[in-house]
Amino acid sequence: MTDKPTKVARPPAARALAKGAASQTRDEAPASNRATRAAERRAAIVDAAMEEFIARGFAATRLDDIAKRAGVAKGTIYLHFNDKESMFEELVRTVIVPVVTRLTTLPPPTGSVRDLVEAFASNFLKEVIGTRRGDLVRLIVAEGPRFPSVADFYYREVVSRGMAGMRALIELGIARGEIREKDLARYPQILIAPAMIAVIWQSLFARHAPLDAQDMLRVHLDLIFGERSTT
Amino acid sequence: MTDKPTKVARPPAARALAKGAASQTRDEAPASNRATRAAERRAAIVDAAMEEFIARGFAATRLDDIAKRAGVAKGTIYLHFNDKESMFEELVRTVIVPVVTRLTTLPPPTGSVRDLVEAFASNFLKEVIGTRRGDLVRLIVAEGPRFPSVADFYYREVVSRGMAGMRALIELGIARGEIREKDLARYPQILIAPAMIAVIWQSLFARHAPLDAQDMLRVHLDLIFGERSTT
Amino acid sequence: MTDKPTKVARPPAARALAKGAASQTRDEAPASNRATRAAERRAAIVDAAMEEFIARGFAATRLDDIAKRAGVAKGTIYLHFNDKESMFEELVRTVIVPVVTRLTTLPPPTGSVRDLVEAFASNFLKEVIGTRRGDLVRLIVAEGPRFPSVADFYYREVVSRGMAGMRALIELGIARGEIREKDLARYPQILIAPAMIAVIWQSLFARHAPLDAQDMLRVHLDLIFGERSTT
Amino acid sequence: MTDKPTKVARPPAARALAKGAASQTRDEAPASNRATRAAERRAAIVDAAMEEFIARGFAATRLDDIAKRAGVAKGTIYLHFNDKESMFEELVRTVIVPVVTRLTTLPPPTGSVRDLVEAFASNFLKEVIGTRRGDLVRLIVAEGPRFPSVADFYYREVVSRGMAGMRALIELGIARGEIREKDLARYPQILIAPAMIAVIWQSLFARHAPLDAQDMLRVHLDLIFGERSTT
DNA sequence: TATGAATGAGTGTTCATTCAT
DNA sequence: TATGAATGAACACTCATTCAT
Repeated sequence: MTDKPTKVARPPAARALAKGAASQTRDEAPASNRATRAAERRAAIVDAAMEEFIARGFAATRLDDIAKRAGVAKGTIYLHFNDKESMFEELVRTVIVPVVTRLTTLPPPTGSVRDLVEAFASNFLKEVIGTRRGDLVRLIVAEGPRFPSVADFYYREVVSRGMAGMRALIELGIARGEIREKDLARYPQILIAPAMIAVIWQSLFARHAPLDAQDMLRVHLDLIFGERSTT
Repeated sequence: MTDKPTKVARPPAARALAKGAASQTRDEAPASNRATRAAERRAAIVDAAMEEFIARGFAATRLDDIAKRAGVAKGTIYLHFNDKESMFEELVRTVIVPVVTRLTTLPPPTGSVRDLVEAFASNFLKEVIGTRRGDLVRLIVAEGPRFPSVADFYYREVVSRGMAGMRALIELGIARGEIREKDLARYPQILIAPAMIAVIWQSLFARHAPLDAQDMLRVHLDLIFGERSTT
Repeated sequence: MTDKPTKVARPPAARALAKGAASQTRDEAPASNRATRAAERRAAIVDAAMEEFIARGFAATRLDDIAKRAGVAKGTIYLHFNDKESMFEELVRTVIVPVVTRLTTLPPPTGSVRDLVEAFASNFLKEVIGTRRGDLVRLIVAEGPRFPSVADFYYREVVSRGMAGMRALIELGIARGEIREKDLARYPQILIAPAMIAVIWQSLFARHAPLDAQDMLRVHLDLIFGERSTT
Repeated sequence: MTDKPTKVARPPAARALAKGAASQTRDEAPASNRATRAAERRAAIVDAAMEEFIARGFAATRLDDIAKRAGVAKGTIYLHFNDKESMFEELVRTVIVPVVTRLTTLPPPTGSVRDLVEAFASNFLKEVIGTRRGDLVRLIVAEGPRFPSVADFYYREVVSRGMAGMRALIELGIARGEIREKDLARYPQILIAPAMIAVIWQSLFARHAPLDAQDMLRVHLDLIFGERSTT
């Protein structure tokens, strides 16, 4: 462990093998050109970096670990990103976009507003709480002040859109008489708040007191829509 | 490449400013003995460290900067704390305790439960949101996973107590007929959620969309207690 | 452990106790004036420093530890010594002198030379090997090259005198016919060598293979004087 | 106050000199591949470290100086060694092993035992006394107590083997009637002692009184084997 | 005289970044 | 393109020395 064994330079053949089965098999597929391979590597780096940043935060994450986890050499990271900071920023963008896309593809507004909101909340619970995406939210809360561009991006792409969507739903609910509290439309945050709390709770206090997010959200919706007549 | 993260300016002349109220008295009161001076220095270090940790997070904070800000030599820090980690942990404890003490000294339960909750919320808004204490909450959210002892301490001293207090109030509200939703007692988090969101919102999105926390909390309480007859 | 408890200043009484029994009794003697007390402190520092330097070597020894062991404050050391280096140098001198004095007060040359040498060797074994003084020899071997003044002093006060004494004895032995090897007078080191080896052996290899220094010296003397007719 | 310890000069231009024979070849042989270069660097670090440790002892040696002397960056040291301590330990091992190998390749036992021992001693004088290897012995004596693993290794690899070899020779000498003192086989240390003394003498007292080690060893052997009939 | 809190230069170690291969 | 050895600036922590009390 202490002194490195003189690492005999790997012969080129061995190196090709070492790239792993996945990319190896692509040599047969005509679509697997250089660009594709590069994209795959980039994806591997993004995944690994996400994992590490979430686990340790920006400052405490080492590029060495990201490289190891991604299965690439340290230098390779610099072929895809300018430096650690811009990697972090691009990363968050890269990961957030599909989330946004998914969430904004709302189902058509059939049925009651409550059903809609409930479906949305249920989806949120499954997709976010206790998952990597939930950790991403915490990561943004943690690093936001030091990465205004990240906070800005997150606000623009996620928060403001989500707020707009919620507001629309709330107004629909008010119009249909499902929601009494008219001022709620001014603060869609209230609708989201318990979900956010649940996200944070999971990563900080789950081991002290597990939280039934599903049930909590139901109670919260009861507050807003009035208790369901549980016929 | 894009916009760099905000490198919170490290004012070289911060020393004079940083002396703060506590150590300032030293100059006035020549009677201060050695023990007092030591306590003042410790306080100065705690203040400076809080500032730095909040601004940059644990890993990115440099002891050099803390020392400079506190107006002491680097070595002096080690007369008060074992190392960076334990400094961080004790710090959080030190800062949290008085907050807890203050918040738990609740006014006697005269008047309606809503009035009580409102008084409490109003106090919370003034004392926490947009203040150093609010930032502390964000800091704990950010660093909690890497400092389980901090998360534990925070849960034990603040969260569980706060939850117990809220639960008692909710149950009182239910008993008195002020609160309809009986299940709310199981999730005092719902009562707190918007306040937490407000705290986080301030440090991340305030410049994009300022949030009237006071008003938002009122709306939230309306949801729980029913709208006030605004005569 | 982390933050130092404000160490309540030791009451003078406690401090006196800390000096240990020896100096304590002096308080009764009228001779114990300021100068005496200072001398005692100096002696305590010298002892403590010796202990620490032997255990860790010059560079790795901390004045803090010396002060603690001597029961004085760190600053006090600087009332007696200029700095760490000169302390080390004076120290070795201070400790060596009485050893020299003792060893040079040889008993009158009655009886055979072998008896004399044997008496001397036996004394050396008791007084040096496995004792603090033996460690001092190793310390000088260890630090000599970095402290020429120490090596010089040791050579002048101990080595050259010892060599002279040995040479005289050897010449006497040759004159009396007890020693055959005439050239031995040119190398008194040979007479001492096994004793030196024993000293070093004790501190390095004793736990691997204990060495019966007494017996080894006897064998060595047999080589020089011829085997004793063990009648 | 008195004379300062010899601060062995740290030549800033040592770099060029320090490249030494090993790394020098690099410039000549462009064929050297990465593995070779790594080995050369490691060798350069080992050489430089040896030099520094011998000159200053473990604690007082700075990695900065080692790096400078080896002509590498400080960080490079950590590509080869875990930390200062393990560097020291491995270093001693690395340097000792070839010495052992060399010494154990004894010439075939032709001629008298005395001739054998004399050949061995002569070899020892040339290869050890007044050389880097001799200094290494002193270094081990100096640091052994703080590096038990080093002392252990030295005992196992050098001392115990050397003792076994010497004992065999002595027994052969006794069997052939060349050595009278039968008990000598129990203390091969006696055979070695003057050589050890010579090693130490060179580094401490050579400038006060030069020692003709060759001649001293001859006298010592005369004691053991009886005076040679100097025909 | 004696104290020990305070200092700050110095040192071991880490890690983002570069670049020869 | 990809690699990973090499770099060196940066940082946590130590400790000889000073000095107000």
